Amino acid sequence: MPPNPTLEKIRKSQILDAALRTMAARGANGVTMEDVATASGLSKGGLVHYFPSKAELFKETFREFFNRIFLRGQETMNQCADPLDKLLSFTWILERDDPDIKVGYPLLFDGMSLATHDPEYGSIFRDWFNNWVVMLKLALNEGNESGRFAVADPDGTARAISAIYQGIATRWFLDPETHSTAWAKGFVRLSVTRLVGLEPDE
Amino acid sequence: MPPNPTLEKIRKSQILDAALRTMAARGANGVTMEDVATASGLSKGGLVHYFPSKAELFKETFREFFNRIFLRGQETMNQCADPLDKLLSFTWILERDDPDIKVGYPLLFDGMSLATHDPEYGSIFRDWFNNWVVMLKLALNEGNESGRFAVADPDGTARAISAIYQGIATRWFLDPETHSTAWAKGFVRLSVTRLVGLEPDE
DNA sequence: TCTCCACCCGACCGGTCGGTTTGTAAACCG
DNA sequence: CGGTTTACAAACCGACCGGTCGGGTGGAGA
Repeated sequence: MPPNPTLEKIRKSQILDAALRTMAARGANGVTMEDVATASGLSKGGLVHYFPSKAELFKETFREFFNRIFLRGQETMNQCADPLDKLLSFTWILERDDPDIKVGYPLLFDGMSLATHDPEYGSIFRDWFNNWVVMLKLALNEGNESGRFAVADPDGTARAISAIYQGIATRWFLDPETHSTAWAKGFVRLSVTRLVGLEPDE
Repeated sequence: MPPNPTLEKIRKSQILDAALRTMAARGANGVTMEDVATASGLSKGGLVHYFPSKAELFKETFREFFNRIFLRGQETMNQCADPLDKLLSFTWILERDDPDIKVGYPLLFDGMSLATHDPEYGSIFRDWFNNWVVMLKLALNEGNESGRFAVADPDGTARAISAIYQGIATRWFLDPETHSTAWAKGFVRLSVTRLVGLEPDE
């Protein structure tokens, strides 16, 4: 029986998906190889056949998921024409019912915690942050060129916008009782709009 | 040998301090009772004598540390008279050499990660967030009353300011190469100032 | 048909860790 | 001064976990 690349792809995506679900549900450091194995419908031996190392499996899971999230953001942003709309197009990260979102924040927090102590996770997240910054900077430059914005420091502003999204989303996720979705969306809009020198509702 | 309350206080604070250091250095979930024991100059048995449960020791460490940080923030803020200065008085959380700061972010990220899956950690952090919000709201109301601000929603704005601080500080800590302290302080100032309806440098 | 190998299973091993138990020295009390 | 309790230390136990290993199965090739 020669190696079957199709099957391998299927299995690996099965496994990564199962790892994602279990890690989001119980926290990355509470997840066992056995957990992932059963969640992906394999035995421990079967899992190890595809991912010999737990550390690699987990890192791959992070990379895969955050890449997906970024692509989704890129897609959403590019559906907007106005540069301010582009900057404000990421409110889908504030939808409590979205499956990506439900899974995303636990993973994000686990990842940042890991990034503090493990340089490999550090670079995963730095790269990820940087992708967002590059994308936001495009919209900022676009707005500057069209005369709509007057942003002196597009790079710094892009980083600030990205950070503000994350800061507000963090509170919104960790304390939903006192941080409603309306609050989160409203203050993202207000902060970002004012940061590029405009007023909301205009 | 009768119980010695003085010694118990000394030992407990030794232990909590050691736990803090090791947790910040290696990440909360990579720390062993034995690690904390040796770091506090005790044996495992000695440690367990004072903290019979690892979970309780760790939670107590979180509570103790974040309470200290909050008190420090309160103290710093109250040294400012102007309400805008008060809102901007937390830049000490952006000092890379400060020992509290070096230890604080690893603990914060670990804590948020734990809060996602453990309701007890959840309430620790919700309470903590809320303390900051209450404090910021005082400064906002003060500014509103003196006519310096015109903030329509002090509660929401306080939450947003707190979130913005955290968002910017997170990037500043996790990716110092591309997020300088000047960037962080500058954009905190700009975002917060504009949020309360003012312009910086005035 | 026989062989071989990819695929997968599950028992097992070595090590780690939280917590318990046992031991002991010292401080206090009657 | 004997008995008791505290404050540790150190050996130990049992559970768990990551990774290994031997084996079994079934399809592809000789």
